[in-house]
Amino acid sequence: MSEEPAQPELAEQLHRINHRLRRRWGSQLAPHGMSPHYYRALAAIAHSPHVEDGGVSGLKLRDIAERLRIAPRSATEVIDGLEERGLVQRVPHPKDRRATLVVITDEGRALHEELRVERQRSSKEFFAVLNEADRGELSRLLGKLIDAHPRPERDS
Amino acid sequence: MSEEPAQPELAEQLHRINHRLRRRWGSQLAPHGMSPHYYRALAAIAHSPHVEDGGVSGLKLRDIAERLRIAPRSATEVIDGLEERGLVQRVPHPKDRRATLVVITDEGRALHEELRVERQRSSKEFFAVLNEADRGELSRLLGKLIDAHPRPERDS
DNA sequence: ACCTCATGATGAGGTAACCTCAGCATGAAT
DNA sequence: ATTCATGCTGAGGTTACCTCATCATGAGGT
Repeated sequence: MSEEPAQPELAEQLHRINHRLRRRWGSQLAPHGMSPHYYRALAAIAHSPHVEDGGVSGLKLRDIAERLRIAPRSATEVIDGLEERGLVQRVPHPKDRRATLVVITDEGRALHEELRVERQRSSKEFFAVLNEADRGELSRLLGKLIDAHPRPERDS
Repeated sequence: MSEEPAQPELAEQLHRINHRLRRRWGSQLAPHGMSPHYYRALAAIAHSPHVEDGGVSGLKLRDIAERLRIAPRSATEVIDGLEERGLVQRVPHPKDRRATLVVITDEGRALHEELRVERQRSSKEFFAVLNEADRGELSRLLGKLIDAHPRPERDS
């Protein structure tokens, strides 16, 4: 009969793909002592904007939390990890003495670059079963879903 | 320019959608004292096959672990949770005295049915921005990806 | 100057969902 | 009988989150 294509199927498919993608990316990161979580944080910091009139580029802990969609307290933890590995550094915010600015170190920049390339390669491989047109289509559909669902705006 | 559509984008989109879907489904389950994790386990047991010549339907802990793609030890934990809530019951396996069969209770069956319907509704809503054709297309693309990537076969 | 309220980071402490490893019972095969 | 495989679970660990309380600083009044 096939009356309904059944949306739970879609949710399930999404779940499975994502699971595999994560697992895969995770084990590729492992040899570098990284996890997807830390990579995302590092990437956010690598792309941090200049602080106005501050002469540095970096993000406040608060900003990092927002970008990663986690609680501020949790950002403290990820940054602790990255700092221990010498990939980022906490410096006093030049314009707000309450805040801490997290800036990337040379080592951090180098690792990020290496991993970015690796990710590029790996993703290309992962999505290789889809041709150019299919990939575009997939991206379009996912984009539609993302747009349709307002980011949950981490609490009030 | 737009030389490359950049696959990491796709991975990122997948990640975001899945994140929202999970969060959403999680908060819908919360009032019922459930989580996506427990729901998946409950569903697996609800759809368990008959044991050959055993007169019962159920799954061994081992089978549950496989379906959920988690370690056997972790299955023990989920089942502990479901059993505490009276949704499933451990009974001795009729054909293998080593094994435990997990069977669903009437209460478990009722809750599963309720949640299944809820999920149906919720998913339909979530994917409503896509029309029939788009949903089919999305499913097709995801299916291709799933087929292309052999399940990581939980360790050796 | 002082008070109040908001904002930023962090300590303390908690939870969920995983993991490995060891141990014990049982089953299957030589 | 012995050996090896299979099934479950105790013990104990990790990761990625969370809330709540605390303390410093900032911003806006009065």
